[in-house]
Amino acid sequence: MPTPRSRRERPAKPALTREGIVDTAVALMEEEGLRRVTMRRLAQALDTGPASLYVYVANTGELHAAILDRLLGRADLGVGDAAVPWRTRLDAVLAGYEEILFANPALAQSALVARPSGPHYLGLLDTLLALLGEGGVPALQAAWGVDILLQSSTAAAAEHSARGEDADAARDWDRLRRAVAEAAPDTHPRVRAQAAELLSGTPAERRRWRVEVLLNGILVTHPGAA
Amino acid sequence: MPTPRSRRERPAKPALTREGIVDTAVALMEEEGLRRVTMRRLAQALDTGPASLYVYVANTGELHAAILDRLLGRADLGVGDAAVPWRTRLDAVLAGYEEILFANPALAQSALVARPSGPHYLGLLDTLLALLGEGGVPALQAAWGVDILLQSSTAAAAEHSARGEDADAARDWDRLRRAVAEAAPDTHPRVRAQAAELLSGTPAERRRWRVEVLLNGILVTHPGAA
DNA sequence: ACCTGAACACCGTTCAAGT
DNA sequence: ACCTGAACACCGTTCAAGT
Repeated sequence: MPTPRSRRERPAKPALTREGIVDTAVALMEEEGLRRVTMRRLAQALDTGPASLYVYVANTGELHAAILDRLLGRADLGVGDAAVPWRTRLDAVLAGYEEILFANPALAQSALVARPSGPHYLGLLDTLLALLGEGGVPALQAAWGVDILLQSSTAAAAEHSARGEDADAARDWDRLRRAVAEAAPDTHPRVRAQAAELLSGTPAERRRWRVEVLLNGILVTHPGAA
Repeated sequence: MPTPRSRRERPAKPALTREGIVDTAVALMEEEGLRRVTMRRLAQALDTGPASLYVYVANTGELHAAILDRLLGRADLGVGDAAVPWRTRLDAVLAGYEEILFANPALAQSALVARPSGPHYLGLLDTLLALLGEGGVPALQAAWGVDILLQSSTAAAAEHSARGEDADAARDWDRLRRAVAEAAPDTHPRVRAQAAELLSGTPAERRRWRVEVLLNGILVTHPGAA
């Protein structure tokens, strides 16, 4: 089926839509990483100029948010099997969310500043509210709790995943580890004394503890009490 | 005192040092914001070419970390007056840390990925360890707790301060608020039902609750228990 | 009315070549 | 040995001018 009235012999250039743009962005990201998903490269992949994208996407941040929402849609982060304890399921949902962000640290950085507002992100909120509700967390604590749970996971992903991918970030992290290990006893006595504890634990152990801390804190902390 | 053998009549160009570079960077940031503190502009302010900076600073991330460490040094985030309850003092230290980052959201974003490792950041770790110790938090919980406290404050600053400064980020946040407020009862029933709670609370109330949640969680959660 | 070429105003980082 | 000019390889966003 030849394109009618096409001026070039190139393959049919599909009409631009927001959906199409985001799909192409996700594909590009999976091939080359988010850092390479720039407005210019994305336009190139869509066989148009960068200016054209601004008809459908307000800016880079909004594009990133749209990408994340699309990825969340794929992941199916539902409430899970009621036979499994709610804490375990909630942990799994957060782990699924983090997994997406770990695969693309730059996306986590973006998500922290420009929160997605798409249907799948709302779905994630809904799932977390359901699980906290099931755990007997009062409505207000649950609502505020969802916020800090997601913030914590997003931050952990932004921080942690950079370690593996970005060589510069890895060096910065190593610098901190060494600074802690070699802290002077006279100026930083507690850091020195607790250096082993500060540097201990696998990422998985730290993660598990972090989620437990948040859930326990959310459960026992009544807003307005302080 | 004329510069000896100077080829130009310009004011004496001070020799480049890491200290001098970071000082100039802080000054430039306070005048124009971190976004404008680029390697090129910083070099210009130091009357040299961008390449020269790379003799003293490995990359932009390291520069940002050095800036933050310098700002922490100014802030004097000590353990405070022993007459005041430790929780109150710990809250104040975190507030001081957040205040620095709130004034420059981009710095918070950087700090999440490239943690500073300078003496003043170590000082902050030391202070937090001291306060948690004073509160009777066991050593391992304190060490891991410092990590999530700082991560949470950094993330909050990165997220929140963007709302005020960046017009784009503010719009994204508004989009999320509206999406929550208008959530469809059939697809996102809990978001709909708890929309009021999700959107409630002042930033200060949310912040206070967040710190309480973390402290309570850190106090009651034993690593390895889960 | 819709789309976009071309321009504006920048970036970080490297390295060969200078002093 | 130390420093840096100039280049490489890019950016996001806007808007006047086209169809």
